[in-house]
Amino acid sequence: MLNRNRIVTAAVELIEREGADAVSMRRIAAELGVGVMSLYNHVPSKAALLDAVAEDVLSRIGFTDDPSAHWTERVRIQARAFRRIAHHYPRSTMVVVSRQLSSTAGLLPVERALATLREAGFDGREAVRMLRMFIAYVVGSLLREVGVTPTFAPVRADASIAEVDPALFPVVSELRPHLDSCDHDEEFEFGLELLVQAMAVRAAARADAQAGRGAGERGGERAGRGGARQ
Amino acid sequence: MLNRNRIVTAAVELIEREGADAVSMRRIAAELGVGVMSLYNHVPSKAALLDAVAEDVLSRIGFTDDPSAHWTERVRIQARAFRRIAHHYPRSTMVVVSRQLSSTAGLLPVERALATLREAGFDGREAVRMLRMFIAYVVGSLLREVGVTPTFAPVRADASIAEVDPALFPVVSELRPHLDSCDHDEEFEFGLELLVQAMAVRAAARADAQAGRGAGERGGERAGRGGARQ
DNA sequence: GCGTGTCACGTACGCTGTACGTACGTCAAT
DNA sequence: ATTGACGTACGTACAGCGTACGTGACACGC
Repeated sequence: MLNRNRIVTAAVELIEREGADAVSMRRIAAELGVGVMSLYNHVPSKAALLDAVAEDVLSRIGFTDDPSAHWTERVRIQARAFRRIAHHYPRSTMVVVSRQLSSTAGLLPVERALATLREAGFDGREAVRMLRMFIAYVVGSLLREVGVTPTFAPVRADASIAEVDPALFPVVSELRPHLDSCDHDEEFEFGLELLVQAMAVRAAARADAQAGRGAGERGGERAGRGGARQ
Repeated sequence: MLNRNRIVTAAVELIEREGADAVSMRRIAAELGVGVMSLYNHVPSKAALLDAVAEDVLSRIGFTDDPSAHWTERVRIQARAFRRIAHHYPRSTMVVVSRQLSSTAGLLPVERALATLREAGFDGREAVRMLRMFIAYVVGSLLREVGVTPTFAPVRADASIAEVDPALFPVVSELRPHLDSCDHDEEFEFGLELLVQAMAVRAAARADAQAGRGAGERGGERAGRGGARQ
């Protein structure tokens, strides 16, 4: 018996296996061993199907939230959970980010993240902004990581692949070794840490101001497991 | 006389006017008043044309770099220049970010940004990481801002459009007012400032360490090009 | 005149999404 | 038991897609 879920699942599998370009209603129908038009009994259009794919992937984000952990660590965990899904469904992730879906699919992550940020001491407005900034960073990072037509590929997204003229682009030329290689894990953690620390600073400043004192600029986190001062 | 530039320009205009879905070789040809296959004398394929569109938009980033300004301000300026282009060609921007292009089109921005970061005191590896993180944030932000199928729309990207159950999502429910509205300018500047400040902190820490103090846990690699991957 | 090139163009093929009509199963009311 | 309504699967058909291929018009050095 055909149903919406089987169709969506087949679509996700097909996307991961052969890329988003390979997706067509005929192809999916063939994959399921049914006629093309049968799909339309469960899905109103191809666009809606892709939206459903996006929702499906998004809803797979795992939540191993640890309420006992420091909020900074919980932020890291949530960001990594998001990233893990993206790596598990890299090509579908491109579908997710390239369509804005107005559903409630990704609402649980948002709820958790906002709760964490509130707990950190941010007021509503700040929490929302922090979240948006965080999502922007994570999405941008994932786009760099998985936004790659073949499938794996360590290639560059922002630099040249061939040689560049050292006279025209001295700095790029000098830093070629760094530009040509990219350890995605490291890069992601680097930015993540920078962001978390920036947030911690903000939270501390907030707490200080609220406590009435003159706000020493740092000191957030403390006792977190992430240390990493440098 | 038909040429590659006229084709790309027509494509950009068409995308902005009617959306990326409206783009077809036949449509572009009609727009230019030529036969469909004539396009293929100047562009090898539709995919290549879209890459060219991406390059074209990217190359339009204006540079009003002010070497006398503090590096933090120059970072802000560069980020805003990027964003301005994205707002000028919102729908084409979606095309830009959804294909990874391995050309040298966006090389000038990269050169400038890296130079600025080097000037701020970062070594090569850090500079590249900072840049990547920054690009991730900017791209992610733009995706939120312009990644909207209609054309303008202030709608949400990460929250519900209808009502949510306060019992299931208490925090989301409470923060609905903040989630439903989004001043893109403010949000962008907020994240930008947070990032710039985080970078400044890092730069200051670096300067301190270099001045002879206790050298944080990292420190290796001075100015060298050698890999020494972690 | 004569190759040789470049460029615009038309035709044709296999693909796409999907509107529409049809056929068959199940179930409720008669 | 008969009927009718309904949901589901399917086939056909159409407009549009990207593009391989062939054709013809024109400009060139010989």
